[in-house]
Amino acid sequence: MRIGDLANQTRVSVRALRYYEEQGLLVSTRSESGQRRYGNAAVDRVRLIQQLYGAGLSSRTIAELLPCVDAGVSTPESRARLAAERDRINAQIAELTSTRDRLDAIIEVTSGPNPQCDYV
Amino acid sequence: MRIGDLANQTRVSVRALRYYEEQGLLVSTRSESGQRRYGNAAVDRVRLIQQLYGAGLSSRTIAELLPCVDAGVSTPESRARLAAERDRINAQIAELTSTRDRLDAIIEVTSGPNPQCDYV
DNA sequence: CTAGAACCTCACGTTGACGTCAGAGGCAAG
DNA sequence: CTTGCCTCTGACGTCAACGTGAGGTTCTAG
Repeated sequence: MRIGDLANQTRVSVRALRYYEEQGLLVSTRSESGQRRYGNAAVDRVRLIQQLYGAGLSSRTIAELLPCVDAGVSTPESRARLAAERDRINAQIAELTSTRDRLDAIIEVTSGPNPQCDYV
Repeated sequence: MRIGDLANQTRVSVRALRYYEEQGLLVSTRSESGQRRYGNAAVDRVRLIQQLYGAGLSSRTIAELLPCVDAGVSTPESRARLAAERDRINAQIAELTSTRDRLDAIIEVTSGPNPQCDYV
């Protein structure tokens, strides 16, 4: 598939896909004329990249961890790195949960108990 | 208290505190000579700001929501805004949980079952 | 064969939350 | 009074993950 097709299937911009390749996160074969070609696996790969970005990992960190996913093997170092990221994510979940509860409390408090006070 | 004291107590840089004020998130009284002075409540205020930043809210969004926290009152609009942010955070928590599980799976897979394969 | 969509490679622009530096004034201690 | 740290206001720098435009090639439908 061509880069536009991959972009459509993943809802990721063409520019972003080229950027991923530039960062070493995504590989492509090239056609005779130099156009990028991707296999079906690229769709899942892009989704994984997006998910890791969404969890706050930098492209550098992702670039360090993806080969280990590809190889199905991890060195002690990369395993520690993976565990560290997982712990960071767990901490982030706890923080977000706390924030959500706080927001809920704010909503509750500011919503009542005197609705007629909504003059602000 | 002066801005350096507030920075120490909150572990937030002096620059960031001035930035918060610039964005309308934090207020200060000024001394005769123009130096910022803060009450003890500022510590909690800064922590709230940090928490909201940490949850991915922009300074603009925070600026819109803080007055409603201060007043203890919310308009229907701000309530909708608060609820929207809470929902976004909930979605983010779900996403992060999924990512963490995926990371855990990767760790498990790449850690075994043949330790002697750690040649990468 | 040709128009137009899709692709290529530079390379500069954008945004948010600050970092950092310059130049100048303020304040408690000795 | 002066040494040294704190604070002030600009104002430019940074960094990541792209957006955007230029200028040119390639592919595909009719």
